[in-house]
Amino acid sequence: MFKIGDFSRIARVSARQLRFYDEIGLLKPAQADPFTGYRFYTAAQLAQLNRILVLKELGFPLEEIGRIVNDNPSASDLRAMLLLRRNDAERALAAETARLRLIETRIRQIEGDGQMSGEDVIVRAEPARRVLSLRRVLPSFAAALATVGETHALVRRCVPSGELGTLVVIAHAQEFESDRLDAEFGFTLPDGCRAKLDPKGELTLRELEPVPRMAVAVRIELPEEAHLCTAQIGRYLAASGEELAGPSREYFLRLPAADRMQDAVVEMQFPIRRIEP
Amino acid sequence: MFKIGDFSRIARVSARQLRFYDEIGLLKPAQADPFTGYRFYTAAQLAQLNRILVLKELGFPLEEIGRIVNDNPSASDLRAMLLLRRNDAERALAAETARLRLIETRIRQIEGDGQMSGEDVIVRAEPARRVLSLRRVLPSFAAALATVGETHALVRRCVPSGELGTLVVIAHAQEFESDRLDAEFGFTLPDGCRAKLDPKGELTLRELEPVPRMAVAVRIELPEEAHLCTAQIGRYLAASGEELAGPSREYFLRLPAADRMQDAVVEMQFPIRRIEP
DNA sequence: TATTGACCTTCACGTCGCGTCAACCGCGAG
DNA sequence: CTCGCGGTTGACGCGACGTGAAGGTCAATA
Repeated sequence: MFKIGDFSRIARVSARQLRFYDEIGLLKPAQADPFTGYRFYTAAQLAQLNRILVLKELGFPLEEIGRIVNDNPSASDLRAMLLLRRNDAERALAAETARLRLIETRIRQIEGDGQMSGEDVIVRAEPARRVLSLRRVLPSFAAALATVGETHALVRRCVPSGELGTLVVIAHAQEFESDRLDAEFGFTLPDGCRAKLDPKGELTLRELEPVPRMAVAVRIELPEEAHLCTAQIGRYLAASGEELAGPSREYFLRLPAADRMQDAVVEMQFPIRRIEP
Repeated sequence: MFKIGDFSRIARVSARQLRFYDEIGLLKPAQADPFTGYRFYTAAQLAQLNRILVLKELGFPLEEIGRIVNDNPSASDLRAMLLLRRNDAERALAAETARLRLIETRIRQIEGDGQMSGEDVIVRAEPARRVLSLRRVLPSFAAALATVGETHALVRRCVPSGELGTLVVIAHAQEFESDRLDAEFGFTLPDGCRAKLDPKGELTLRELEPVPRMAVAVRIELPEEAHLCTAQIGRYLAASGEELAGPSREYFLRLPAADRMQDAVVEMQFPIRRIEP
């Protein structure tokens, strides 16, 4: 029989922790003095505690450890639990690895630039979306602006107002030529929203493919100053060793009036992939 | 100006999270209606939020993020913070890696054995310790037992009672021969305890070197049944791909009376190292 | 004997980043 | 006029304990 302090020193486990394990029923002392409340542990409980600590090291939550040590599950059950744990551990490992890579990217960036550029660039997955869109090759930026208005008018005839999503512009051109802008203009449709498609119309309904990794930055200046934003993305890509992996998209998170483009809130999205995968 | 719901959908951040960030002062809405309490966010705050999210992804705690976005620290300060973060992330990564390896060891073990042997074996670091000891080569187990008593008597003459540590027996023999037991018998000394060493005595005061990785199991049976315990360790080593890396130690966590060896609580410690490091 | 100092007890709060109710209120639509 | 939606505040929960505070016991020492 050991008092908690001795048991604690022997097992190299804090007395507080032992009291906690008692409280949650994970390791109850063999005896307790009914007057003083003192806990008394046996030597056999040392082995029991060690089993608990081993399971904890494997990453099981205490509650599950309690079930394991009480129910004494079969080898195959235990194997199944370990396989689940391995999954979790692998995901945690991948997450830590990714985080470390991010940090090192930022360090390199700051050592190269003298500042942390691309501070506003975040990477996330983009789900598939249904869009009602038309694609044009346009000779000028002004024409593109006009096409936005045109698209808006067309779409409003097909979709009940209020069920209309956000404007998205997709840049399809391989290389940028300001007098041959190959772009797709559309509006997203929420799930379950059904559009009456005009068969002779120019609009097509299609599914925008999901993108697992998308570099995103928000532009709140005028569209003419979009280069500030794309420059951010470019620096981010250079520093993190990624490259573009498809046509970029601009989501107009808030659609401004036609003559108030400076009120636009535009999310610029660039599909990316790691170089040399 | 966006209401919290719109801002939440735009930024892909839960409204609850936004309220929380407001509460802790990390991202206060640009305006708040004094009557309804409604929060209103501007488009510029979207960029601010994204910066916060980027820093969060790097693993900074919210409190530190708050300082960073408010104080706008210099590039070199930021670099220093990132270096610290990298340290943490590297340690977390190493921990996750080790954990995954442990899990896979156990899975292999269970698939080979049909059970999880070595369940009681834990691995930990052992610090340096001062011991007062003598080393003998003994012809029998009984002689060793007698030597324990002899050592105890000798040590008690040198050390104030109450400042005496635990009995430790170190097995020095390269290979086990039951009629030539090369062992060291000693007692640990707590820090700050000073022993009066008898110059003509057999006891020597020395420092037991620290061991970074020590496989530990607790034996509560009779010393004659120690093989049950060592077998556990052996199976553990085989399954986890480790090998012995020095003389083993037995710590008598509770020193029994000489004739009550079955009351002993002995921690068997085996220094280990990874095969092919 | 009185007093340490070392232990022990229970109770309760802090950690971190939110998720999840619960109760309540204001606003626009049918 | 009522319904539902979207907003508010507030409180509790998680996981695995750490860290006190307030008060009782124990053994040893002055």
